[in-house]
Order: sequence, then structure tokens, then C-alpha cells
Amino acid sequence: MPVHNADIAAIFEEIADLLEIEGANTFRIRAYHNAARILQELGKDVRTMVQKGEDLTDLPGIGADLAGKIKEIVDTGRCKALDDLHKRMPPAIAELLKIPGLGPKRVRALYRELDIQTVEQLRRAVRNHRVQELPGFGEKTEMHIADALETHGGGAGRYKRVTADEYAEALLDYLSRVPGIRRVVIAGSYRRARETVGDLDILTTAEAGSPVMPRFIEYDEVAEVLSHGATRGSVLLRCGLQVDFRVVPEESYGAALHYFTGSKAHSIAIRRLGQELGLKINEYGVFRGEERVAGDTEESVFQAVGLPFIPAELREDRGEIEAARAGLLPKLVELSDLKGDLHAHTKASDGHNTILEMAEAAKSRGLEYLAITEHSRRLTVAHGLDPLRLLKQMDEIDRLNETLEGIVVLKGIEVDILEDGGLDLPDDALSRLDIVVGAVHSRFDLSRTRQTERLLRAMDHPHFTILAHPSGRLIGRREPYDVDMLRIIRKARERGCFLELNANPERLDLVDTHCKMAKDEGVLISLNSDAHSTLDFGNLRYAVGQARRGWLEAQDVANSRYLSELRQLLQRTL
DNA sequence: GCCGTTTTCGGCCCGACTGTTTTCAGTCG
Repeated sequence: MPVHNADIAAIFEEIADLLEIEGANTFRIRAYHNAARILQELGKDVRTMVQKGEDLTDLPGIGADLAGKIKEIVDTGRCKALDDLHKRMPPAIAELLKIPGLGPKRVRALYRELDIQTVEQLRRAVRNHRVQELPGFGEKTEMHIADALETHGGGAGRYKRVTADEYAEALLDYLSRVPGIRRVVIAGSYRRARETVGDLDILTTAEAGSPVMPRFIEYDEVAEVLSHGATRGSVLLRCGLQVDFRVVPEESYGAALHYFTGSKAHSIAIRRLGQELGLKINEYGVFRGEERVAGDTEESVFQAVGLPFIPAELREDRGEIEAARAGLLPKLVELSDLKGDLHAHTKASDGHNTILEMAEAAKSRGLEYLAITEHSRRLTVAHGLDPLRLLKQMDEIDRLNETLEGIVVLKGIEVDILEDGGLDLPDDALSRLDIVVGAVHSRFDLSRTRQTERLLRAMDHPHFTILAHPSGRLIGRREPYDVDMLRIIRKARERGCFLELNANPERLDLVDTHCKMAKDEGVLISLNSDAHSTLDFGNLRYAVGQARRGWLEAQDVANSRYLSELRQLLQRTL
């Protein structure tokens, strides 16, 4: 059984949870959480690093002990430290930590006093009102646990960004009309452009006496008020999305925005920097003793710790602070950098609009070229094109280009990559196209070796241009297929191919860490809408957000090039 | 458990809200 980074991360998370219940040193617990995060965001396989004998302690947050445990897990699939914890504590007990309102102390009390080890046992104890008799618990706490147990399992989970957008926009509109409100902004993972958000963090400033907090909790989509005080409130919307709300003084806006944007790891790192300089940083400002020295803007907070402004999308403590200090922050790509789109469909396959409609829509978005890339024949459910229909469409595009102004339509295909790595159309058809987008739409279940070989072979095809949605994942619905992404990226460099960052909000494929890896390896990414209708070009902003999280600059993006420049890039070394 | 321009020990970010408390612990973000 190959051990993936996620497997090791899961073990570390479990160790952290069990240690927390045991009452271990909080910084030791944090070290395990931190290591789990590092592994998940690493982008490359730690298993391979172990096999190559690389020094894992070079990774931030990994010391000799954790490096040893990683190696142990890679080699044996087990971790003695976790096994030992399991001997002392029931394995299922960590589940209890996921119930809102239950932290390590209460879980430990429930276990020690009432021998509660599982969610089911807790449910019974709550029913029999045994929980409220425990010291530190009470009637209300027991009631809250009962409520939480009812919703437990139906868990809200994380929301796709595009879904959160719908609720966020309506709420922002409502809040912006509250009398006396000055600023309303969404911070948190939403502002960092994460592909999913667990909740919405809304930050406001308002004039004295403005009824922002009461208006917030009486918003008509609020299903439940979880808490509300003078400056902080928390609600559940009817859709299940949690919204955390803060009101801060105007002069604290920058410090508060920085803090509530996070990430947690980034905030901690910045506060630590402040500490080294004798500064205290909280959401109200940057303080030297009693004196506020910064905090009205985010820039002032960064400046106080000697750094330039760091864009929100980079704030994950993945090296952005070091880069900022060294003056090496990327100038991140923006939506306006995109000159074209290299992946779109029309009615000819499974799209909803004509070529002309798609071209006009792309042009109205400020794009100068658009590749039409229908599915190929094997994908019958999508009315994939055979060579004859493809030729007909190419003629149509030629005719259309003679009349179009301000936009050029490129001839392309989204050709299926067959199980053996062959392409679903003959060479003579592919050779006439401007763009050949290759994509996997079947056999997601191949072994890592075979899936990787399949993609490498497809990319070796002389006409291959772009690898579409390279991991095949659908957010929250389908896991990525198992491939060695570093080998794929290196093959792309060798062949002069691009990798796609697919803008469909269900996909957003590549993930940010692989974008960064491609950039580091010198491979260009194409930010493609994969539009199936004229409306879908709006999704490009999600791709841009993801690209920014992957440190991409305009120069790292294939379709930030003007068409003449792009054509040169497409002149492949065969 | 990690880390080091205060370096192998002694630190490790900081505050709001709730409930069970008579001044604070627990949880959460």
C-alpha cells in the first residue's frame, strides 16, 4: 500500500487530537497539526523523498522526531506513537472533538467521569441527563450538546466558493444598507480565494450607535444565532453556512482585516515577528506597550514588522513571509492579464451556444482569442466530434474569422486520452488544429503507475498542446486520480506543453500547490474557462484566484500572451 | 515537538463569548 501525504497527515491529526484529550503540551499538539498541514500542502510525495533519502528536517516544522515518524509510517504503514495512544485511549474518542462545544477538556471529563467513548454513548448520556451533573457542565451546556448531536453527521462541511458567493453577495448587499455602516468586507478563506470555504468571516466598521449587530442577527436568512456580543456575532444561515461577524473601530480596520483574513498559520507567524520586535499585534492594531503604532490599514501592519504588503491569496505561511522579506514576492496574475481562452465548447458537442455567440461573449470579456475545443468521438454522451464533423467545424471557423473583428477563433479539440495513452482522433485530423487539449474522461481508477504512464504517453504525441483538468477531481464529489504530478509537469516542460487550470468551479484543477510546482519547474499554465455557455466565461475569475494562490504571475500563464506570441509558443519542438 | 541575529533551553499569538462561575475555564476563531 503506497503511503500518501494525506495518510501521514491523518495520522498526525489523530495523534494531535488524542494528545489534546490527554492534556498534553499545547505546543506539542500544534507541532503535529502544523506538520499535517505542511504535508498536505507540500505538493510532492514525501514517500518519494524518503525513498530518495532526502532530509525531511529541511521542511519547515519538521524536526528530527517527526521526520523519524514520517519515515516509520512510509516504511511500515504504522506509527508506534499512535498505537501507544490507542492503548491508553479508545480510538473513537477523537470523534467527540468534532462536536461543536466539545473541546479536549470536556471530552476528557466525559470519558473519565462517565466512561463515554463514542458519539452514541454521549447521545444516551445526554438523554438521561447525566451530563449536566458533571462539574463544569450544566443544563445549558447539556442542551447545546444535545442540539449539536442532532445536527452532527449531517455536517455542514465546506462550501464550494461559487456556492458561498451566492449567499455572500446577498448578505453583503443587505449589510451595506444598514444605517451608519462604513465598511463591509468578507475576510477569511473566502478572501484568500480558497476553492472551498467553511464559513464566511465578515468584517465591518460603523459609526457610533449604528445598529449593525442587531441588524446582522435579524437577517432573514438566519436560521440560528450561535452567539452575539457587542463586537462579535455568529449565526447559521438556513442553508447551513456559518457566518462570523465582527465590528471594529475604524482605526483598527487594517489590523482586523489582516487578522480575520488569516490564515491562522500566517497570522501566528506575523504576530511572532511582531513579538521579536517588541510589538503586540491583535485585531485592534499593532502596539508598543500601550501605544498603537499601526493598524488602520493592512499595509501598516506589514510595515510594522518590516514587510511589504502580502496579497491575501499568499497568506498560508508557505514561504510568503520569507519571500516578502527578501523582496521576492510574485506580482500575481490578474483577470485583466488574460488575453484569451483555450478551452470552450459549443452546441456541436455538449455546449449551449454557437461559435459566434461564444466568440462575442469572450470578446465582451476583453479576450482577443478563443479556442473552440469540442469533445472527441469517444465521448458519445457529449456528442463528441469524429474527424468529419471536426473538419466541418474547422471550415465554419475559417469562414467566421473572416467576418469577426476584435477576436480570433482558434481551431481546437478536447480529445479523449484513451486508456493506453493514445488519442481519440487520428494524427492527420489533430495536425490541422491550432490547439489540442487532451483530457481523461474514463478509467479514473488506474494504478498510479499506469495512470501516469497513460498521461506521459499522451503528452508525447507531437500535436498535444494542453493537458486539461490534470487531476480529474471534482470538488467534494470525486477524488483526483492517482498520478505522479511532478513527472507530468516535467514531461510538459520537456515537450513544451501547458497544463490547464480549469476554471469550472466544480473542478479548479490544477490545485494551488501544483500550480506552484509547475511554475517552479518552468511550465506554463493555461487558465481555461471550459465554457459550455456564454455565461461560463465568468468562471475565469475563480481560476485567477486559484492561480494567485499558486503564486502564478502573468508570465507563468500561457493565455496572458498576445496571440502572435502564443502562436510562437505553440511552435513545438518535435 | 520545533526552533535559534536573545541558539541546545525556554520560549511558543491573542481576544470574544458563553456558561457556570463568584473571578474564570472552556471553546472557538
